[in-house]
Amino acid sequence: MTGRKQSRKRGRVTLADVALAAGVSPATVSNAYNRHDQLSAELRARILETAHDLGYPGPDPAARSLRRGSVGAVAVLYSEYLSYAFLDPAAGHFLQGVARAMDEAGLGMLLIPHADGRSPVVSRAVVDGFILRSMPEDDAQVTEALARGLPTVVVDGPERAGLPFIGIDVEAAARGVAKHLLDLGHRRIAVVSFPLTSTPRSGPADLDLQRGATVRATRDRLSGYARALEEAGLSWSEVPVYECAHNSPEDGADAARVLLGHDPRPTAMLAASDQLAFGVIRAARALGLKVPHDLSVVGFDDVGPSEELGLTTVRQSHFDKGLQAGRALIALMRGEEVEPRSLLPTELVVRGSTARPREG
Amino acid sequence: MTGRKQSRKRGRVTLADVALAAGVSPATVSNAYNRHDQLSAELRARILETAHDLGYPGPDPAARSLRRGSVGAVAVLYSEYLSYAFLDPAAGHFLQGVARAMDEAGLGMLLIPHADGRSPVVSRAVVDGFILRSMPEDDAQVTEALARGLPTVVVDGPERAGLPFIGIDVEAAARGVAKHLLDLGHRRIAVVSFPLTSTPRSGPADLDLQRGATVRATRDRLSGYARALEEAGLSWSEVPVYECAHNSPEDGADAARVLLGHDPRPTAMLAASDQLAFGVIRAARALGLKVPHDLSVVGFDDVGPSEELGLTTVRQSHFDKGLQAGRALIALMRGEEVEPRSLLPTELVVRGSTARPREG
DNA sequence: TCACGGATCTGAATCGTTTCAGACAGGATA
DNA sequence: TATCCTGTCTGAAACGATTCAGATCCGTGA
Repeated sequence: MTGRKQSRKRGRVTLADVALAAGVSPATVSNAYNRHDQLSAELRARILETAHDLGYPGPDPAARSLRRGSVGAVAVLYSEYLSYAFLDPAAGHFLQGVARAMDEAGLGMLLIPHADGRSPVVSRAVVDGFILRSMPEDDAQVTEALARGLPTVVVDGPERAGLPFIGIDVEAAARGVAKHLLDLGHRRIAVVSFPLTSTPRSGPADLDLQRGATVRATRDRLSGYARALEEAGLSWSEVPVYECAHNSPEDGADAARVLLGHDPRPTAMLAASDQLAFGVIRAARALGLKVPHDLSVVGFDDVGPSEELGLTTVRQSHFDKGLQAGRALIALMRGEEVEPRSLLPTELVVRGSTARPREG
Repeated sequence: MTGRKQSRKRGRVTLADVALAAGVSPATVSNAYNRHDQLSAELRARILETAHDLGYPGPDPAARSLRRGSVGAVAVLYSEYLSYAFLDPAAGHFLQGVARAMDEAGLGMLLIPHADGRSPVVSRAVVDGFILRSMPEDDAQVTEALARGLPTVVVDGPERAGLPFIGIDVEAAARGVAKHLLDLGHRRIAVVSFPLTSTPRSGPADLDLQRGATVRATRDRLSGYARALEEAGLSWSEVPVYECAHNSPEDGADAARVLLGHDPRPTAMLAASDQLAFGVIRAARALGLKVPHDLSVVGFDDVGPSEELGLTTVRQSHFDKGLQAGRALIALMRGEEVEPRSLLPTELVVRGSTARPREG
């Protein structure tokens, strides 16, 4: 193959050129590419050969999409500041799941990282549908995506009437893991939270800030924790909550250092994710504290090295979420019926990072 | 004028409908969206309002792309079987880098996982350019991508005349890390390798298999190791090389279990990636061996928990690779000059997972 | 007064496919 | 023989936008 690189933008070889050279109609060339049964095998072979000789790159995808009305790709909108994109194993599993679904259907996936404010990418994305994952409730990009009027599936929020929703019962799961600590006898508990707003910020978060949390999954974690603690007779307003700018072990460690400086020191820590929990454990150890002897730690997600590290956490399958979201979107695009709301199971996984408090 | 209009065929509101409703020409509506300076602010406001009232979702991206000749997105082709997609932190950092570059330019990125054989996704992807990352030398998808004749940048291979290449000097780096082990006095060294072909397979790999490695980066690692060992007077053909089906800690552990069963037992292990090295360490510990006392282990990449685990490895910045690749592609798409070949630095990072062999 | 230039807006030609309703043979069917 | 298929191939109309060369209007400077 003598594939000479031709950067002639204008002088592109089109389907019509191939038709002319092969002495057939454009319709036939199109059929040669798309509907093999519409012409004889010999003619098809001849056309394909002519096309190859001319250096025809095949039907132009944009023109094809315009005429057919479909593109063969879906967009995934994810909030960078929550998932810390590709570096968060939870996001990785999720995308892996979506990718599998797209693979099954021969579709591509366009990734669109969250940007604060409008972005030309969302309104100009050449796609057939959207998957929204853990986006803020009131977000310019979400609004733009919805304005496109394309089939859309929501994962973990924001829930919207008419859009299929896939997620877990975050509040119940959060309540469960908090209850686990309470049952062990912990009473001085601190919380390491996801970012609460779109503006990255680290620091203590009062009730107002907590209530203003823009991402659904974040709010529900906090309210689940709160419910468990209040049910145990504790006052949530006195529980220290620390907001992390990013969902990373580093930020979790920073939070832990601050929270462990409180007097009296917390005996247990609720981290909104395993990523944050890893940081908490790291910081605790650096301070000479034994986990779980001096400090119990729980996470959320059950991803990455949480098994190796013996982290007590809430298991959920991000892969399944992605897979189901992908399949639901594909069904939606095909005009099929889709379950309007499906909740995946979660499970409390008790490992070695939690124990009765020392004094208990 | 054409009084007969069946524009509701797909139930879609088009730019023409808005023009009609607003009493202006389609050209003006288009200008309202794209060239704000071509009409008065009042008219623009009125048009946008009309559009909103009609539920017009904005210019159709496919039509826009067709007419403009550009799309506003690039495709990233990555080999699933090498990077294990999103779960490999190296791939994550890389994509993060690409995403940053795309963000700078307001472009989207379409991810296309490697599939063996042709895939409709590559030839139908509505994009302006391609980034190829660590793809097999002779691959159907690569061929298809190149056939598109779009601006293309290659990362880590396959190198092709005319395509900008971004990578590292893999062979030199591999030789360096192997030499580190030799300098410490190791003579019984085993190798844990990436998959060698597109067909997932785990098991010992003889010289023929090694030479047939389809991915450039894999071949170069092996040849770098080989060169160092032979320079030290060892015979490469006697060095056990174990191929892993996937680049994961699990596979690395499997490989290590087999290799550690050899008699005499290797005193050091060269892993093609940190991911594999993590598995090696895990397996060694499970067998009651102390790292580095009983077994020295080195990795490649310096990602994930390699610092925590004290892994001696080769540092390279996957993020920078992605960023540079993204920027190079954007420059290419703009018709600017691009460095035809740029090698990023690597650095041997010596940590606690390597030491002199016991007997030494 | 008059040509001139700038600000606005429009008409009509594309962009490169796909699709649908035929057209045309030639063989099978009745 | 007349009719009906069936398999191949074609003509021409969309698909929904952008663009570019004008056309119009109007204030200005000479």
